[in-house]
Amino acid sequence: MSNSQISTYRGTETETTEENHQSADEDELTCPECGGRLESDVEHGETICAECGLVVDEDSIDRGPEWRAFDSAERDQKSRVGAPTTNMMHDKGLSTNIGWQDKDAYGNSLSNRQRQKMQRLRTWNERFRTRDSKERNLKQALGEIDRMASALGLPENVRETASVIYRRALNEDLLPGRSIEGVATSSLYAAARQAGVPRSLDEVHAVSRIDKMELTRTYRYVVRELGLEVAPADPKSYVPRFASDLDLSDESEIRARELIDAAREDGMLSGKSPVGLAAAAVYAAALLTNEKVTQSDVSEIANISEVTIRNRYKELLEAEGVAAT
DNA sequence: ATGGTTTTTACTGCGTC
DNA sequence: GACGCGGTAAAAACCAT
Repeated sequence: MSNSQISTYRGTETETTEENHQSADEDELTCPECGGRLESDVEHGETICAECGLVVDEDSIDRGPEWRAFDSAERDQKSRVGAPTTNMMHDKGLSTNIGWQDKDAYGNSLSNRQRQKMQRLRTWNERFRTRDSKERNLKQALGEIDRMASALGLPENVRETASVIYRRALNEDLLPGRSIEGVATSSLYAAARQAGVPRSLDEVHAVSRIDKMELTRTYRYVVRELGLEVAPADPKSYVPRFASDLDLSDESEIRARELIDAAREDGMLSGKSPVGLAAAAVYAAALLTNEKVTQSDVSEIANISEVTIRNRYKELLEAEGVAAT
């Protein structure tokens, strides 16, 4: 009786008048000071008098979870209740295994029909479990892709394509014999190139956790097996990044593009590294627009040797000279 | 595995600030 | 004298055969 009454009183102050004096006589729910009704303030861990505000009890322990859930899905996610896990199994031992002994819980042998049933169940359970292991594999790979992509400053859509490529690789069973890291990195590298915001192999390698040889090997393999069409990187696609890294004006950026176009006309792109050409074009353009950039600056930004820049940019100016006449 | 091509490394000489 | 630039030769890396 008293419980339900208190709960109805709780909340509004105007209702708390003389009545609560009598309802609170037998238990400790009255304020020692004024005899008023007590309220528990869960947020502060205190019990206070609703009448006079006296703090009767403080530092009470909240035995609830420290997290809050706003729907059941979130509750499932955040709850940490369950069996202990082990890292020794791909699924941390959380999935179901069906015994092989063909005995029931009392140790009795199963009937023929039951045995067949259990066999079918094992088959399906195994299928779902391996699917799960693929999911986990994917999750780890996607995490890696995300990490590397943000380290390289690649936009969302590139990560998307990279994930798609990785999924395809996974579905086509390209993973066995190759590391998750390697395939993930290759996917990202390919995706960046396809999206027209290429990062050089060196740059990608720098943020990955595998060595370069493995990366090139895996990359080739993935591209070949998946039949990805990755056009040779367009030197122009490196220009904006280099230009902005060097704080160059838009004008010189445009000049750089023109230089590359002129070079393409001359057919001097074949076999040369696109990065080197882009670097040279940026350098040449900066020179033409009287902005101060040294060869070593460019070489550092583009990770290309100064010699290559010199060679390329010499050729660039020739090509442009021919085109201009 | 090999040979041809491209890039890098290392070094040198020249002119300018 | 340090710096930026241009050139060269040899080594290394890369690629297709």
